[in-house]
Amino acid sequence: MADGRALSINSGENLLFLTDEQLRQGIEAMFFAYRGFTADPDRILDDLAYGRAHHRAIHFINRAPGTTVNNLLNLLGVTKQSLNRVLRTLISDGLVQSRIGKNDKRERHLYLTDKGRELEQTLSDAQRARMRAAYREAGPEAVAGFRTVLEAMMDSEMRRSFQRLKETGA
Amino acid sequence: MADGRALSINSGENLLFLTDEQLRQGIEAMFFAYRGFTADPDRILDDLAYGRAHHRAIHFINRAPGTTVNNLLNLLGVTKQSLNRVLRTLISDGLVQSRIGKNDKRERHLYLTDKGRELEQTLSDAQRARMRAAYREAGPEAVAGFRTVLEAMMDSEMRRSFQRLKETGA
DNA sequence: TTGGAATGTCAACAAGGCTGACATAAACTG
DNA sequence: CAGTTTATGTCAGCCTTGTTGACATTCCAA
Repeated sequence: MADGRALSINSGENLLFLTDEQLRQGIEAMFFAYRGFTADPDRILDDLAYGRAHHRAIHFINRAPGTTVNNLLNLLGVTKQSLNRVLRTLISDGLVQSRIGKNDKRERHLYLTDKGRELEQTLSDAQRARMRAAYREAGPEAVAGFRTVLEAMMDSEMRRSFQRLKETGA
Repeated sequence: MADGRALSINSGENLLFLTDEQLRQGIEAMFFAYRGFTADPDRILDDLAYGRAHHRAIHFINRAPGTTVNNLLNLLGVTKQSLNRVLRTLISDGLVQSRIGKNDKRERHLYLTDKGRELEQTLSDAQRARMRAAYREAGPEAVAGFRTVLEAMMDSEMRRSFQRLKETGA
């Protein structure tokens, strides 16, 4: 309860004291960094009358072409109604193609069209540019630590999704 | 453009190759981790009919008691109208107190009430618990890297805000 | 003292979450 | 084969939290 509470951690040779203040700084860093993280794509999307939800859908369809709607909404952590609204506009705008499943005809498999891939490229170029600059500024050891802490912060279910995607892409 | 594009960075003794794939993994890690980061407070807020916006306001008012509305909306990066709606409910629910400025009567200075501090404590306890677990799992060197990369990812304006808050709290 | 700048409030709208209800088609099961 | 479950889509309606526009108050400087 008290603000000065500390927790000691044995970390090999070091002893790390995690005060509430240090944790709070981490929390605030996450908040401000996430704003920066989304800022560049957000600007691009604004001009196209799309939002972050469209970006997320496009990102993961590009990442896992042929994924089903169900798969995608688990990944994104939203309801099918929410996702459907976004997909409908992307399909009718010709950025995403929905193909009925070959084995299971209930399923819809999602693919980016050329136009969709083009937008994906534009968005991820912008986002990667910031990421690259940050990685560069921080250096490789910091980057390794960054990734380790982020993974530790995920819910176990998301961590599994993340791992699966890593294997796919590598 | 090609997926195999790499950028070499001279990092002391090492040579780090930042492929698009590595950057994309960082992007996805940010996405999944942020979900985890907000999940615990979100659950608490749901029961109280508050949202993330209320949490953010409460957090920063606690962090900088007596801050003005203008100050706060710069920190949060939203419009004054958006913030005002949140503040109105917090004030009428007796979590936040708004005092008219002594020197400049246009300004409102914001403070948490006892009740407000109580909720802040509950929310930040939950968020810190996850942070603490993640830090613990990752180890102190990873934590340092984590913080470094996050700072490098912020817009310069946010980085200044972040620095200012760090000095205040320490 | 008057006009502009700063600050905050109210109203209305849009995006994108959510739930509930329901339709369809396909797959599975007894 | 009949009945149930699963995957998907759609409609309606709600909430939160962004946005702009209009406006009141206060301060300050010409």
